[in-house]
Amino acid sequence: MPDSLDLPGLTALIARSRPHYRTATEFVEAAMREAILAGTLPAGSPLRQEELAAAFGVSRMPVREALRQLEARALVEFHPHRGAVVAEISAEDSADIGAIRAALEPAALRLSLPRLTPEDFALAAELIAEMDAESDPGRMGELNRRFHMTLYARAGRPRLLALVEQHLAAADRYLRFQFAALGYHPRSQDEHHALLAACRAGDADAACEAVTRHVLQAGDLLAAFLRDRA
Amino acid sequence: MPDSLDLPGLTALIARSRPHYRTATEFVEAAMREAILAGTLPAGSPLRQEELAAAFGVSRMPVREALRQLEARALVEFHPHRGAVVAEISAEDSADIGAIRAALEPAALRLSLPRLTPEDFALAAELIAEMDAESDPGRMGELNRRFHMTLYARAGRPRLLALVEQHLAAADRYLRFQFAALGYHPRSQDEHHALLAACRAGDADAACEAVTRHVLQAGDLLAAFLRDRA
DNA sequence: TGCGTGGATATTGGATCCAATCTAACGATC
DNA sequence: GATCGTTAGATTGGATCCAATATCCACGCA
Repeated sequence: MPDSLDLPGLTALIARSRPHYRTATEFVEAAMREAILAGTLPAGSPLRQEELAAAFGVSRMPVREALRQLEARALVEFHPHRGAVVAEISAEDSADIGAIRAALEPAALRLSLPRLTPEDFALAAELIAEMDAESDPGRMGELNRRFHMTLYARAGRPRLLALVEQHLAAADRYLRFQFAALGYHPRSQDEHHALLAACRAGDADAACEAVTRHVLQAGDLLAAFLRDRA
Repeated sequence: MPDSLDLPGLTALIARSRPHYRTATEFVEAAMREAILAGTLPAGSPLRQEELAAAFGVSRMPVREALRQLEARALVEFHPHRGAVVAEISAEDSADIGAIRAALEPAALRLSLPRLTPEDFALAAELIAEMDAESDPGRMGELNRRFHMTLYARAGRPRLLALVEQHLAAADRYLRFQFAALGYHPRSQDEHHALLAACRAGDADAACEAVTRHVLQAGDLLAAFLRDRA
């Protein structure tokens, strides 16, 4: 894990998205969350308040508030008088996240499935195809997330979906490492195809079973990877 | 909803628990979360930073950081330049929370059930009995939460349990109103007894079904109450 | 040479200060 | 009498300042 953070990676986001936010705190929080989830700020990175403030062009205060929000989301950890770091995920945590996803995602899918449209299916298929062509691990995570969320989107339960996305993203933060360690994962793509097919057929039970298996599979891969690394 | 907040209710907590925390921010966040979940700070209460700071005996800064953390947990809402208020729950939200609980709690129970001990069952039974005797709606919520969490506690999944507790608490914030509006709810207690019996019998399927029904039932009650109030 | 102590430095946690903006009251005008 | 504009007050958002604590390196001593 790098000692200093990828500020160039941030500055792009910054200039682009700053005007959309009304308060600096909001803006910093959103940008940092994106950066953490996308892997721009890898797990373990120390987060120097002064440094971040300079990068964002604000004072330390909005940074501190943003860090506190991210702490509440379990994305960063505070060590009193020693600063904040991007939260590491342990093998234990990954099992936890797997269990949460295995509970939430089938529920979201079951609510969403009856309302999915042909356009949704087409989009999902396209995202699978894009994943086939994608080689950048950072982009893979985003495509994977969008594929899953496309299938759940019609659930009409914003809080549930936010929770699903949050845990999907938490798992995906490590996808890039799996990607690097294991190479391309055709098995995962097979599961995506199977899942989409079940959805198209309108078979809720089969679809839920497919997504459950897929999630548990991903959790096992992640846990195995984390054990290896340790 | 009251215009000013119940500071006396807070000051008790404050003197008692302050020494346990290393930083003021941690302390303020924990105390305010407790106060919100217990209903001491009812939904809709405006949260004046200056006022809270004085009540906690700190400056506005730890209060601001604590409020940001609570915002990330969806317990308070910020309106730029207009301050924070304790988050209201809508009928829509309550359906959302019901769906989340219905997904998470059976999963937690299924993991926990095989490891529950006779002591756990005894504690759960005692909590049900205490609920029978309890007349204070504020305490009811806490007993209800502890009853549920006792059954899930052996799941060995800290993040999952934290998520369950968070949503259980979110639903319980309104229990006091249901309590007042509907009087005592024997039906809920019947469900508690049925749930505990299924757990004691080690019947995971029956227990999960019981908890699912109980959760959905609570969600319906809450949604109905919220609609009535509007 | 290795270990423990002590001070310099860096960085955070918390307090205070200033500017931006929202609210509300008051008065003028139709 | 009602409505709109203006202005004073209150409150937040953000910047700066100070104190507390942890880290790190040098130095002394066994």
